[in-house]
Amino acid sequence: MADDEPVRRNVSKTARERAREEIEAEILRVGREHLAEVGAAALSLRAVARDLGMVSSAVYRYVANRDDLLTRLIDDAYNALGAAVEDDVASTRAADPSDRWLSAARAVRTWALERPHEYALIFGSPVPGYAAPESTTVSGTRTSLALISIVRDAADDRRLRVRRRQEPDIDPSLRDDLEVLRDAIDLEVRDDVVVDVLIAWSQLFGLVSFELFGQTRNVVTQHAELFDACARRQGAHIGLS
Amino acid sequence: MADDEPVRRNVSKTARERAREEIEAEILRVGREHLAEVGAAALSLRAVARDLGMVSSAVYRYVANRDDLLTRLIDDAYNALGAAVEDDVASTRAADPSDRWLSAARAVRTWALERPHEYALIFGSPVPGYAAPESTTVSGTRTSLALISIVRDAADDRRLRVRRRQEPDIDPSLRDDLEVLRDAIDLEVRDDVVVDVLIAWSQLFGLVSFELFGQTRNVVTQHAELFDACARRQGAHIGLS
DNA sequence: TGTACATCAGTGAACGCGCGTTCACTGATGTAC
DNA sequence: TGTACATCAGTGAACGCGCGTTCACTGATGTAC
Repeated sequence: MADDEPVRRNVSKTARERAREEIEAEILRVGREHLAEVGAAALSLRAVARDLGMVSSAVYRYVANRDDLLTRLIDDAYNALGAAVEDDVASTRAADPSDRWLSAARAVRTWALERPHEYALIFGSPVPGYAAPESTTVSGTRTSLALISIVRDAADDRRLRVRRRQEPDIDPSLRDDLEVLRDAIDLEVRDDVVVDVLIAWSQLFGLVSFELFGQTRNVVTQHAELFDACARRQGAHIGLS
Repeated sequence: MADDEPVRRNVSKTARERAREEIEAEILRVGREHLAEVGAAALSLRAVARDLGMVSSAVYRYVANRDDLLTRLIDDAYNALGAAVEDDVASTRAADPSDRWLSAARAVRTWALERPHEYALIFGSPVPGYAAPESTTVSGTRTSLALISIVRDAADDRRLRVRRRQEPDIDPSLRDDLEVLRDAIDLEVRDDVVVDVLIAWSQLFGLVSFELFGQTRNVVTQHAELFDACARRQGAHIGLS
């Protein structure tokens, strides 16, 4: 097959290819905008086309169908959040583990506050009638892996405090899950530390979701400060020093 | 006005009134079913009417409009979850505080697993174009108050362990929030305990949301066991013994 | 108990709307000789 | 460099669909005398 063509074309793209890439990006951009205004369930190809000054059928040259557009937006959102957290984690390599965790947690929250509908798209209730394809699983794990790398770095640097005694409340049937998880994330620590990381992870996103979805409305006004306090405790519970 | 009439009618209702109540309940029941199938955004009055064998305009005798139906379903969901947790909390009055917390947490999870779409309706991403009216705030707090009552009971029974030293990481600007919160829930404990309760609360729902919305897919298989382990730690972190 | 009027549940047609998707087409861009 | 053909972006009309909501109506139920 003509497998060598793309290589040449990356160097000197034709006008058509350039136009295509630009319009594809435009479609995603407007898709994101609409997402922010009407939500995922009401996202409409026709409306996106209208905003771009195209006729509705024209977007089908770029996007297979509505679900395809949703999938790309989801993938984009996962990647954007993942990149933001990865950047933050990389930028704090020299800092104390507990400060790194706080900083990364803040990066998650900041990103979510800036792009609430994209956050809702990936962490909110599933879009009815839409099944996320497998393709999103890779981009979906970037954020988690970045957070975990803080713990791994801390362990490597011997800055991970471990409680004296193994706590007895971990169900034996969980050990398999934890084993798989430990392998997947390449984190050689005791079971209860893995549980603590899982706890911190779910609490981090639980808190962001509460704030974003209005569950703490009428309860909390200083969200940033509460978030920081919680994030610090998460780090402490994991054992980061 | 004829303000005394309802009293008499509660004793002997007319056939019309009975029919009205039944059909109103039917509409809510079918509304819940549809919610479970298509989600809140796609909930349709016409579809509900169809399922009931009514003509679409007839449901307007019972429901002002689509948003009104959504509001009632939301209120129902909050109340159902609140009642489930209240019942659980009442039934464990004699048990150890830490066991009570675990039991109540399980009640939340069980309810959510049984009625995932109702859970999504109240704890998922907001329904686009729908603004929850103030009326739902009362029903929305029942669950939280029930959980908090466990902590209050523990405090009353002197079974709330308090860490020796006040942790220094609570931002002063948070104290106002915590003060208001403490008054609202009538829980006389130190600031850091209130923060711990907030943490446990958000983590509890964060974990349930993760499980329900598929965030832990491919990561966790033994959800019940992980949940229990997390809930136990929540109780421990609050200081319940 | 019987009649006259008022209330109200349910009907069916209609309004205007926006949606996803298909299809035959025109005209511009790219490629091979 | 110039021409002939192939590719592909965008057009515009059309399909069938379901939605929320209104409205004038019929007929059953309830109420006052």
